[in-house]
Amino acid sequence: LFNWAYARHTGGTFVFRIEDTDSARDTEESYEQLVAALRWLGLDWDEGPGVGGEVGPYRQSQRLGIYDDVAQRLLAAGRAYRCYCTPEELEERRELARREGRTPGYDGHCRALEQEQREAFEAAGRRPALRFRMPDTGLGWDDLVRGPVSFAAEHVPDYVLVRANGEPLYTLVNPVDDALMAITHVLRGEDLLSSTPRQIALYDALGEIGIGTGTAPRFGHLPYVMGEGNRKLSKRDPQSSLNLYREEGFLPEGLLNYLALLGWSMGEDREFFSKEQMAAAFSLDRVSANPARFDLKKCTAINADWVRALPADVLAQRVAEVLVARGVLAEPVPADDARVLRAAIPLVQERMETLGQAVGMVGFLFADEDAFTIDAADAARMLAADSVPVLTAARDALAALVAFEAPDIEAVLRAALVEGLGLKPKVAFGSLRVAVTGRRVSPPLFESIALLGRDRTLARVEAALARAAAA
RNA sequence: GGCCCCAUCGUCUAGCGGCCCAGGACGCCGCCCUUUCAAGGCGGUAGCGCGGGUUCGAAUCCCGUUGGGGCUACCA
Repeated sequence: LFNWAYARHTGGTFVFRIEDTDSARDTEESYEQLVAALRWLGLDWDEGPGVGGEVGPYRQSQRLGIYDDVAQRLLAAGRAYRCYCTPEELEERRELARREGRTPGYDGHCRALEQEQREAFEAAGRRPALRFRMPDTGLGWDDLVRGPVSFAAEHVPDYVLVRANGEPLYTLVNPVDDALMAITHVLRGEDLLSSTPRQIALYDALGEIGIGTGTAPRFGHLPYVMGEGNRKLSKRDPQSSLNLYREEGFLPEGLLNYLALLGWSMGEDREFFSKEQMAAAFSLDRVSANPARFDLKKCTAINADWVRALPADVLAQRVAEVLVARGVLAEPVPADDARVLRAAIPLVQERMETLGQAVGMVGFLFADEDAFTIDAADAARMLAADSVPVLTAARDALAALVAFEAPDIEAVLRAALVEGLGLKPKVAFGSLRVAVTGRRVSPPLFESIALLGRDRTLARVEAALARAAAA
């Protein structure tokens, strides 16, 4: 989101690249989900999967030949070397270093192997990994969100670029592609902060062998979004699953708006804005460096603002999709149902925080009479024996009504129940509401009755009457 | 353990030396409106972690400390 906003604000090119070099983890399904998620959010890219570009392909799993070539050249230039240490040996030496209080990184064991030592390892059946030879100078950069950051050389050990089985690692391919794709700005998570110095060193080596300019992009390290228990929200965390919010009926506009608030602020106490407004106002100096906790309540509140801001027609369409997905409406939506839904939207728009809540609010309008259910607790409370006179009077009044419209319905019900029976409005309409909508909380009663129609309303009142009389 | 990052209400934040005995939003609590629930209106609750400096003056600058987080893979 922040990369998108920065590119859009500055008129730059937003490049979307898939870093899927870990064949054990990356699947076609996860790739498709990623693309679908960004599309749903409305984050469009100028170069990348689906749209192409001059320096593609944009999936690293399709660029393996490039990395292989670069690796050979780094080896030939002496900027990388073959490392024959086994994972077990490495782990053992790391553990030892830790116990002795030394820095546990790679100890340079294979840095200066003689030809015959290599041959001996090869003869013993060992396959080497390719390891980058770090310079012995400290490395620093001016971070776009944190300012100057630096690491001393002894804390940035040599690291593996290519696995022993020949698969390139993120540590190699990320800088290679940034160089090849002429990336100028990178906004990424703070977790990559400590791998930045080694990447900067690699850019330098790449420049030396003729790949890119030798100058690293500008980096900005974004704050984390924290989840439960104040831990970094991981990609695999249910809380960070976009699909979950989508299914709950969060709007992409709302989710994006809330996400933007986590680590960025527009200033002027403005919290409600579209992604276009965000892009217009975006600036890196308003990006915060401290981690933010994901707050579902606030996220929901922002989403509710968006639900209310949507034109009724648009909202009706989106609610219809949810109702279909939940099996409340048939697919395609019958014309009558669509008409009723469209008429019901103004009644529930300001009551809804998420689209999913529409199911409980307007579901009673679409339930067949045999599928119509009344909340048990509400029924026990509002459809007791003492509600018989109210329901009887309401039934008679509605049955006699000529024009079945909300204002008339209200007029006759007030006359019959409030004036006729001398009840307080709160008491008079409570039982009727439960009888007709199935709940104690519902959209405005008279409008609901009008939408439901005389026949279905009377059938429900009759059913409630029978239930109350039996109670 | 080592290294790095971070530090204002419960949460997200505004604040970039005097406009701040700290503003907004979410949440929470009252009241109003009201056929329920919302929405809306009004009001309230609550914060600069601590200790040293610098300065006429510090939430804002510096140092230390404490606390939180991350990294420390032949994952990304």
